[in-house]
Amino acid sequence: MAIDLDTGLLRNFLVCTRLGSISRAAHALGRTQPALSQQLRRLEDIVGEALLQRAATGVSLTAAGAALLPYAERILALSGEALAGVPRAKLSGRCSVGILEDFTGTSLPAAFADFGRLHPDTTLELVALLGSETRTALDSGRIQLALCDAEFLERPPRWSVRVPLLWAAAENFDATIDPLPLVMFSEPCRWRSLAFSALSVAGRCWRIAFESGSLTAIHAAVRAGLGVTTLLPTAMAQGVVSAPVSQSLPALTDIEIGLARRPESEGDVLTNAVEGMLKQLA
Amino acid sequence: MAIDLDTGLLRNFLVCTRLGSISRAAHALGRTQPALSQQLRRLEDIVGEALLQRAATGVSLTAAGAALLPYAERILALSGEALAGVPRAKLSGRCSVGILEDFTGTSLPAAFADFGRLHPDTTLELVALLGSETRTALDSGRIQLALCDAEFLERPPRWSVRVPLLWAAAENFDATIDPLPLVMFSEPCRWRSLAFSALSVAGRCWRIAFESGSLTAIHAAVRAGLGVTTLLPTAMAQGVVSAPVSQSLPALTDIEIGLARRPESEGDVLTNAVEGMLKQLA
DNA sequence: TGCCTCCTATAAGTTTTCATTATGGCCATA
DNA sequence: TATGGCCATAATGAAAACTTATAGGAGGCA
Repeated sequence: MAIDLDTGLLRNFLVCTRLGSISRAAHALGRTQPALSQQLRRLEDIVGEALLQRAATGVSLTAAGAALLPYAERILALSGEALAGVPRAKLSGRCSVGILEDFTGTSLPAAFADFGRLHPDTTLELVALLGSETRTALDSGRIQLALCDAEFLERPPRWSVRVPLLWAAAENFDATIDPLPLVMFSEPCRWRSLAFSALSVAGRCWRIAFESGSLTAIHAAVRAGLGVTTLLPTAMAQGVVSAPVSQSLPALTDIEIGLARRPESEGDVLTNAVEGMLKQLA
Repeated sequence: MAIDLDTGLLRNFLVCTRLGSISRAAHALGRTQPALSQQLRRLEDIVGEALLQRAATGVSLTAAGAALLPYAERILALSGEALAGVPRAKLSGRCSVGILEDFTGTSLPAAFADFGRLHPDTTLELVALLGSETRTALDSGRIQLALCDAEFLERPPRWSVRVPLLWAAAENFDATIDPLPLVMFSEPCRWRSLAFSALSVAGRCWRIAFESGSLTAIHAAVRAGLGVTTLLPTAMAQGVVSAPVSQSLPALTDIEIGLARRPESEGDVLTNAVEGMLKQLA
């Protein structure tokens, strides 16, 4: 028998009671409804009592659930306090990280700012690079860490995440136009060829409608309806939305985003901390 | 980033500090040392600080670890309180469970007694049965639940656990004797044939040295050195120990222990609760 | 110094767990 | 009755966690 109540399960339970519905809670937690339904049942199995009364209109607390709720809140609060209460080592020094422009629109810059506020003696630098520039920047010591397409790295990455490459277009863009107008990064861009070959395999014609080396320009061109492009999910923007795979837009392969580290920085405490932060964000 | 500290990880951390060694803690928790080593690192990744100072003599707390420790204790204590504090539904009625004699030596009878103490209005009955008797007992309503070899059940079990079938012998018993003397349950016992065929495949000769329908008698015969037998891990006893697989004792197949439930008891609250208890014990 | 033992970390492979898609049932509202 | 929202279950596939095997480092002792 499980001795301890899992905090993850308690968190789910809490959100379900707050929102009054498993479906809504699932959406809020970024899960599907069946997943949450199962987890909830797992918690009930551990406790040995039904915690939520299911109905067609949503869920409500049972007596056992009402009794558990304050414990859940207290445990989760303590967990948060614990994380905040642990003394952090004093960090100092300088660390530069190279990233793809695609990641500049994410929570990554904000996380870097938070880190800097927490450790005033450090200087963190975020450098937007092309994948092809990464190796040189690492070798020269310009950056200590790099997050980019694993294909561009010299050796296997220390760790990596798979990210889908998506078609992006303006809302209501008609992707059936033939030949398909493409908005693309200028060479060297590895993802260009991925798009081209996917289109070839699907027997689809295309033409380059616009080309630029800047993500902002790409965004603007797509937003203006000049054509479709391929982007990472993190690079979508206002007025530029992911277009579903269909007859006219073939599926694209996933991209492996890997982390590389300058060997000379091995053992550096600040670099360790920054790498840990990146891994948690990924 | 993980928002919550997992109670399982905190429990491991706590045990490591108490015992001063990852290896000892792993043994105490019924895990292997690498598993615990990894979990500990996972916790440190979440917290973002080293919690334990590793040394050749064991582990000791770092400053961050010392800060986290009281939180860990408090969270785990709250978790226990929560489980104890949830009001239990008043249960009443009668429930009989059929089990193999092999399980009478486990914590199962004690758990049944605890359950009865917690729910004074209930009558629980534990019936030791042969696998072959299970179906009749269920059909007649003699029992509502049964835990036995899945092969004996009419339909697929509601759930099951795989358990290894082991060779059992007296300590220092010489298993190289030829032909191998066997102590066996009388027919009908499905495991007899499993043992026989395993020996045949290994080209090993055997003879039946003792035969009985009672587990106690089997234990006594094995303890006296009359021969070896096959038992579930839960059926080992004083003076009867598991004999490792070797040249003279071939590997045996696993047994699938399944739970069957009388269809008429579907929806019965007490039977639900007892089934839940059995599942947690399994 | 050399050997032995006890400890921890890492790697590779396998099993288990978890989440997703797909589907069906139930209740309320129109 | 039809329709939409909500929950449960089943089956598949991906991810996580555990296990075995192995390597490396520090202390105890001849």
